[in-house]
Amino acid sequence: MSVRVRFAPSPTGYLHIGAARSALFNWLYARHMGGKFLLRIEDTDLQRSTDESTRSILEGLAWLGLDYDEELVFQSDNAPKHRAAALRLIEEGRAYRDFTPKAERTDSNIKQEIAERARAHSATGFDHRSNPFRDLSKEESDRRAAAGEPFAVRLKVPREGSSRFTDAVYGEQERDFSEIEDLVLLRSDSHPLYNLSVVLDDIEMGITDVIRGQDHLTNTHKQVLIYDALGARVPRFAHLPLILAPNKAKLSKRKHGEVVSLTTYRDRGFVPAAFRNFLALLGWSPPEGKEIMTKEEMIENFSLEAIGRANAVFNFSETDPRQWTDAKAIWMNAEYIRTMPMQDLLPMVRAELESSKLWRDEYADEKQAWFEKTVDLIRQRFFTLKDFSGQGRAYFADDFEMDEAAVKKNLKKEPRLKELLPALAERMEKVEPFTVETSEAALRDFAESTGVKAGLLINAARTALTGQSVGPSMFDVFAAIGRERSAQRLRRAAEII
RNA sequence: GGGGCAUUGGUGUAACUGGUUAACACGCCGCCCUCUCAAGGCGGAGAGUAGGAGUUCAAGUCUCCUAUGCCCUACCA
Repeated sequence: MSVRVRFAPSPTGYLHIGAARSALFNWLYARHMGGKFLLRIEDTDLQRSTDESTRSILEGLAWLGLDYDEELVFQSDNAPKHRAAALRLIEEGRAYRDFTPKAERTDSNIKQEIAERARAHSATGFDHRSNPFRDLSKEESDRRAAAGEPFAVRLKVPREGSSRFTDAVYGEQERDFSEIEDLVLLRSDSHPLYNLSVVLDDIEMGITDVIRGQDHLTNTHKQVLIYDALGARVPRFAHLPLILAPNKAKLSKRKHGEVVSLTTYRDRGFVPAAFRNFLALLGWSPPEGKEIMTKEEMIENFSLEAIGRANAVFNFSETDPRQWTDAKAIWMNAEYIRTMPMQDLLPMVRAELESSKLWRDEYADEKQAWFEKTVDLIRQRFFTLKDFSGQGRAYFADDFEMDEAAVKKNLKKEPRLKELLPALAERMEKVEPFTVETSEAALRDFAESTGVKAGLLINAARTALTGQSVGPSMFDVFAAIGRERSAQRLRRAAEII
């Protein structure tokens, strides 16, 4: 039977990087096995689900290059079926109606409330399995239901024995039934609950392998119970270690902000392939330690067996803007930018320039050769696509900022530059043709004849032409900026000394 | 309170069924290159594998205890 996996996010906000990684692993597994990767939007939480969130999830997956097969499934569409299944379970005696009035929860410190309840129960010797309605006669139950009394539907968890399954990552899992409460399948307002819905949808979608976050590991036992009650075949499970914040705390939007959102990486100039590659390394270690991988290599090498069990820390600093996200992610992006095929990079640079109003149609036309050469030149020391419009602005526009420190260090420190720069400009204007070699020869010649070090002029020129103290080899810059604009900028720099 | 899972340098990971000085990547430091900054090359610091006990000729690898973290314990997903 061919593999069918799914990614099932709930549309309650942006796409979290942890969820994105789950999607990636599912996708890799499906592609590796020659199976299908399906997408299901778990929008059963009507209050919190939004269309905007669904859109952003779809966008995020597309950005990462994770294409899904078949029709997109919306869980809410299946609610009637889920309800019917729960009711059927009552008929079969595998579930029962619980007429206990619904307890109101404050929702704020729900975790604490649950823990306290459990503590109280264990102190009084109360058994959570002693639900008085579990053994209510069928007739009595039907009668009260017919009379319109509201009820929740609970699964009848067997009294004796234990639930077990083998997790592809975590190994053998066992949990005694005594630790599992008769879980609610259907709320008293007839709204189907998560555990029921996932199972039913996974069955209907023919899911063979469930790959998801480790936070569902203990829930899986409940789901196995539901599969059994339904008489359905239990899929293979593979739980993924979690991605944690630097202090090993849970990574959350409220506490950690935009670093956890996938769209942040798109907006801040990440190359999709680079981020995908980085994400793949969180929890999975490719064979032979080859970390930089093309999409094809990743698919080829992927296996559930090579996934680790310990949670990974997403390392970033909340105070240092240079370490706003994991250093390895930044390195990976730079690595991709400077080594990826130009044909793949060019459209991304174009998009970046367009969005910052630096794009000119001639770059795709008569100046295409110049454009490609320039991008190839400056990509070497860029970290994100944003750098093409930021640090790289001087190559595409005449209005660029002069870095104060650079001006001080390379221009103002030597007063003689006020005269030297215009003279150099004049000298450069005579160079024909104006190339890397000829500009270098001219500058060095000029330095010698005026008795100053070439380095002084080179560094001054760098700041004059680009506004910065760092950048590519200066003669490449001269050639890229061109003779006239170079001369112009040398003179303009002299004015501010 | 109960239960599950995890724990290898700062971070991500490796180390076949226990077997030489615990490996790789990122980060950090230094040198080389050099017009700057990167890249690249070379080298270095940094863990004795959470702590403790045990099994063994031999343990990161097996057992137990403790600690810590995460998750579950909901008519949330």
